[in-house]
Amino acid sequence: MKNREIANLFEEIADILELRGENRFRINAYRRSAQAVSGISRDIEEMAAEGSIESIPGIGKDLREKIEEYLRSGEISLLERLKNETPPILLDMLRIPGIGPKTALLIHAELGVGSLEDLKRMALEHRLQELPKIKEKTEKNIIRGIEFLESFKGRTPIGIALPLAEDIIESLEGCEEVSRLEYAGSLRRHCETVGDIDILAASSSPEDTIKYFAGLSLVESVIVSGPTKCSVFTSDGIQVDLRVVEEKSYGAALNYFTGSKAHNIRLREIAIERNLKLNEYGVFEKKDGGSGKRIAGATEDEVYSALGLPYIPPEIREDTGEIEAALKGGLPELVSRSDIRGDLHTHSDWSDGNASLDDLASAGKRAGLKYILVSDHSMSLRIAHGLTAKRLISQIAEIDRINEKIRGFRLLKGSEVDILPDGSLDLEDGVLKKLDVVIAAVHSSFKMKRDRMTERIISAMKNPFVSVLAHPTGRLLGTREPYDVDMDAVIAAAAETETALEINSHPLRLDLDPVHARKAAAAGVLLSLGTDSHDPSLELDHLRYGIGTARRGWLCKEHILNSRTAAALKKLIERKRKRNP
DNA sequence: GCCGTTTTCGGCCCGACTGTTTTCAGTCG
Repeated sequence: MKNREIANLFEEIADILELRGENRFRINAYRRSAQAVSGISRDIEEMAAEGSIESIPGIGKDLREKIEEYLRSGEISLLERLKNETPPILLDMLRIPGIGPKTALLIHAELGVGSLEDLKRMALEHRLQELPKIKEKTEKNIIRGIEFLESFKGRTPIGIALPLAEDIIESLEGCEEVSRLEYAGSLRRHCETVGDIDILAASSSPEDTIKYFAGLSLVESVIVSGPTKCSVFTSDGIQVDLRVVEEKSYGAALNYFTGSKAHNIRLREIAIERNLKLNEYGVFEKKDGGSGKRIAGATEDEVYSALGLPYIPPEIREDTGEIEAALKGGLPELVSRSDIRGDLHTHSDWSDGNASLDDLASAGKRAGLKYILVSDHSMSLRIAHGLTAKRLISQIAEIDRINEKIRGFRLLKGSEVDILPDGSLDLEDGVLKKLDVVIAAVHSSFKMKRDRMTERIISAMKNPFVSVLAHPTGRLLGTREPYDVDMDAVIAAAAETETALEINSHPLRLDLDPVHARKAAAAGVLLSLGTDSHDPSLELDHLRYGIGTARRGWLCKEHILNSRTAAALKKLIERKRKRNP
């Protein structure tokens, strides 16, 4: 599907037009169409073939022609022209949080910076303060913004890396010589971003396998290629390493390349204690200096077992207590997809989603879920067409009608109610009590001082009708830092008020992160998995990123709110409501 | 650039925050 590519190009056009001070409605038209194109579940190429592109809201004759031009020639001439006329540093600067077109143009015109490194250096030398309307604070924010971008530089979010790795594996399965195949590295540990993608293969002919890999259509260029290892860049600029090993070493290699480094070091220490040697080829008996007999290596199970350990799931291989737990036989039974009965955070076309309630229900049923919470935004979030109390009540009636028609599945009535800056909620208790599950979230005034933000969030959790705090820290990976909030206090308040904390499963949020999720569970707080889906046909599947995060946080089925049946879930929610009438 | 029970031109979302200013421009969602 080229939907995403086209959306990115339209965004780029909008950015450049903005820098050129074009008509803001024209700019907005490009942004809206970018959203529309990436938001639809249908393949844009298919729609082009049947001539129905203009049925997408926000796309008229002109944009249709640009889409067709791209599908035909691989580029949009308008964008090529605009790019020729625009210094790339201007676009780079727009990615810095807090810098918009005006500031970017000003800095570029007055100081002539050529790169972000340049800009950072000048900011550190306080050169930016020579400019009008820029003082110490703005300068500091710019430095902070650049450092924020740097921390993600060269890293790929799991939401892109995982599907790509799966595609590569599917392609490599076409290579006859390959007998075993998996992705390893930080991706297998379900880290939220990865530096590169590691693929491990067992093959009877490493050379042929490497040749096959280097010839895949998604390979843009080969970085290095040897007899057992090949590194390439894909057309998106992501590095993929393939390593080919013998079958008898496959488990040891998988273990080695999965990491983490800290985990591997601990394993090697355990091997030494047992007078064994562990490396990427296997577990060996130690014979006075020389390498002895191989006693394990073909599977990871075998490797762990040779070290006297049970199999340790990749998501917790971080040396944060898993070795000790394994030695004591106390490893957690981590939550898995089959434990999850419902999705507790979705949007429909009543607010900013693209699916009707009917679509949402059928997509949920197809995904094997028992229930889905419809949690459209509340009215203060105008940008997302938040629902007024009146519209929410009509939605409730509509959900009741739909539920009467379907079997074996339920739409739950809900709201993602806004937590206003003073900590009050955007809907009255009288409305909230009509809902099955209320999730509350901050969507405005992100830059509040720590104490006030913490107080604001805790005050919302105290409301008896708020069952879940959604995306508790508000971070957007690579785009927005978390709010300045005292998470320890929030976790304590969640335990005290019986409010669940969400693990928002959108791959660019993954909020809570594993560290906080683990802390919360230890404090007796339930975690709620929600996809925050705005397009159920594509995004209900994001549940897997949330599950990966939950597993990284050592969570088991019983820690997860939506591993419950709908009836058990309602009982838990009633308990909080009754406790604070 | 899109769109139309306000219909082919004239609107289009706009409130809130931040940091810089003494009244507002720029940015964000």
